[in-house]
Amino acid sequence: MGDLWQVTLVSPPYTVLTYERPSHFPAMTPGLRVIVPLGRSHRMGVVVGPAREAPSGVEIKPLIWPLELTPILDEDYLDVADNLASRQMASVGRILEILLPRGLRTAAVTFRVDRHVAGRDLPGMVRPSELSRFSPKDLSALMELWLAGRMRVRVNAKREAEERFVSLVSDPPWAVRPNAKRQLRILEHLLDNGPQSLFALKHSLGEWAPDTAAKMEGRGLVALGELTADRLAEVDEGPGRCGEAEPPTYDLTPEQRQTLAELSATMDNGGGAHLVHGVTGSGKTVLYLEMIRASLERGRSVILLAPEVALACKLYRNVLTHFPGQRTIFYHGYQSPKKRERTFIGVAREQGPVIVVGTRSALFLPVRELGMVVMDEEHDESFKQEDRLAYHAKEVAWYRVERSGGLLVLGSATPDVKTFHAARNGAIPLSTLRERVGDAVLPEVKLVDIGSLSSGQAFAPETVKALRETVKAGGQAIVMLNRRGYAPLMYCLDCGETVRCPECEVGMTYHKGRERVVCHYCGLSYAYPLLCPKCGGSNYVPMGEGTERLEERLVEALPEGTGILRLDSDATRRQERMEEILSAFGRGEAQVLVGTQMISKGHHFPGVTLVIVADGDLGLNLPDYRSAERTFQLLVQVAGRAGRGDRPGRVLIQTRNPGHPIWNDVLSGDYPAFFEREIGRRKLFGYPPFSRLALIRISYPADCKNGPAALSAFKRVLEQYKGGLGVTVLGPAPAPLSMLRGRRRFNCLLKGGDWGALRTLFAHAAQANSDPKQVRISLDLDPLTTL
DNA sequence: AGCACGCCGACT
DNA sequence: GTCGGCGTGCTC
Repeated sequence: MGDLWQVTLVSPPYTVLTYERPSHFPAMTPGLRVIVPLGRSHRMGVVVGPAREAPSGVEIKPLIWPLELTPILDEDYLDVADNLASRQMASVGRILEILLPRGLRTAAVTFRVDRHVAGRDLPGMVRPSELSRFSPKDLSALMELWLAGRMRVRVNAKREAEERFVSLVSDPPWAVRPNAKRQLRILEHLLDNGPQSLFALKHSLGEWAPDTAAKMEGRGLVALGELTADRLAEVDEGPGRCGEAEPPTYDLTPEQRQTLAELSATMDNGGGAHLVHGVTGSGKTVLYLEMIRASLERGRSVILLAPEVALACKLYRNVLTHFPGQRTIFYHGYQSPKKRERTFIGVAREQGPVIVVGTRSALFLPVRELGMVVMDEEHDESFKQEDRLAYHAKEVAWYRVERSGGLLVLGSATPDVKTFHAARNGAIPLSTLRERVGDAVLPEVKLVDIGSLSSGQAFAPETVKALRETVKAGGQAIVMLNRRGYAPLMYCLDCGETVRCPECEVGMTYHKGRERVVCHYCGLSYAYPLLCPKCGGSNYVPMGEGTERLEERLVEALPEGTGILRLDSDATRRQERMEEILSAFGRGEAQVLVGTQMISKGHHFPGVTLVIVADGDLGLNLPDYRSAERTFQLLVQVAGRAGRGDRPGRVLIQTRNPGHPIWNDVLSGDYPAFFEREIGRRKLFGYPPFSRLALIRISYPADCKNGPAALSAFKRVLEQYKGGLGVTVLGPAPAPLSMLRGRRRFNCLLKGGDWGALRTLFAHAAQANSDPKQVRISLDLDPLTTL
């Protein structure tokens, strides 16, 4: 009998099982992907190590076939997966399933044997199921071919076809028959969820979806193939479509030189995290580039992370111009599985140092010899993934550089309060950039009291005046409103009801361009105009403001012919639109850009001299411990878009609450002052960083009979164990959005000294779930929002 | 995830 | 009566 190995399955049941290495098999290393038999079928698994003894009571089966000559994954990678698994209380197999591109974790493969050598008795194509029936002699012969590289792995054609991405080619209304239900469902689904693979479409809509989508491609309703963003990024040279790359600057300011020296010191002192707090426009990108150079000189790879694709793309351009000839890789979660698969293998097979630029998922590329990770805009919430696998890129990056002795650069104008606290305590080094580069100065920020504004007006006279002046002077303006759509409420004049989502019990937002009312929480939408379900009337009045309506108001308020662009997730549903809008505005093709917080993120528009915040109070008074931090960050970031060129900028923030203490700090842009006040408040109430916070989310279908009983069972268990673990429990109480997608929701906030206690308490509660089919309970450690 | 088993509805 | 839907259960 051959030796025994532990294999973790990367598909259900995700367990670690023991298999025998058959005699024809080559030597094995952890990380090797293999096909294993399971029941009457077969799976892909990853070898984790030798098994000391055989488990009792089961028949040990032999491994079927390896999927690579040398493992793509090394022990470092498995260790990161292991770490994530223990933090998530999930199995390693489940984690690997999420981290690996689809083509690298499917067992639906065919081995193609080289035509020239496949003998008469050996077939040209072999499936895993056939391999288990081969004679030992044939298996040995085949293995010789495999080891000689004359046998290739290919993902099955049907699987492969489902990897293709479907995307919209035009905005609504679409040219389809109104009763073409399936086609409309696909179009609506794509509008709500963005481009996605046929595979994903099949899963969310049904078996019919791929066929219907293929037919729709023929009629020009959708596009099938690689994502446009991929194609953009594949153009490695030529004029940048991701915005202009900043020209190489070698004239560093004294502040920049100082920071560079400090970063180098951390790098050479065994690495670790280092916070760079630099005001907007202080030239952090140049520092990243210089540090990349330093890392490459030491023969070590670099991962450069930005919070979103457009920003990552801009950084990528910078890297390309700075390091011509260097192996650089662009990677993000919206690339097609096929492209991600190619990149993944490419990175694993790379011998020398590489530069990876991307969004948070790039952190899971199997980069070896990792010398540095840079997280630009480190405070940004998109570095935390919430769905499927909950992780914060900062924690993973921290873990990775700690293992490799690398440097983690955290850069921001408005750092995360927790990060800044660590820096203030001396736990991590801090470098500060107080001035903008070149002749640019920080903009002047002013409040505009809109308390007396009538409900039909969105802008104060002062705001309109500033906009007109800016446009007249040939400058550019940005108008931010953190609420998309036309109007957040539709009010029925006949009976006084507002349109509400039946699944979530919240108001539905009117989207004029889409001719629909949409629930922003679950995505459910109705065609508009519609009849009031209560009185049958159709006299709806839109109430409140969204970006779409704001755009309309700007058209009215500004001189005819003023170019106005809108940037929000509705305007950018089609993948390429965001780049188009951003670069059109960057080229000065429009004078006003109106949008949601999307426009606040790190973009560099030298022509912008005026920034308007249409509603500065939005989000300020939410019952969430981080609402002040979030508002400060958002406002300072958007203010930072003004005056980045040679002309000074100004910022007008409209508010109904000019007396609020936060404005002092926002007006002066004084982060340390904001921090001192905020950290005092956190200490007083025992919020992070003075405690560990976790949110338990409990939900059950609105019609579930034993839901309330399950809820009180959880409550009992939490009360029973909390004292012993030193955890404070608030709730469970109905969530602020007490109904979502037809499910009743409850939140329970846990506050404790360490993560372990919070996990343990959750484990006790989860164990007490008597009806896991209906009642869902989940844990969110360090939640972004406690709402 | 696959594949088998098992229990209900609508058809040659 | 059978065919076939998909709920449930198991996999070294």
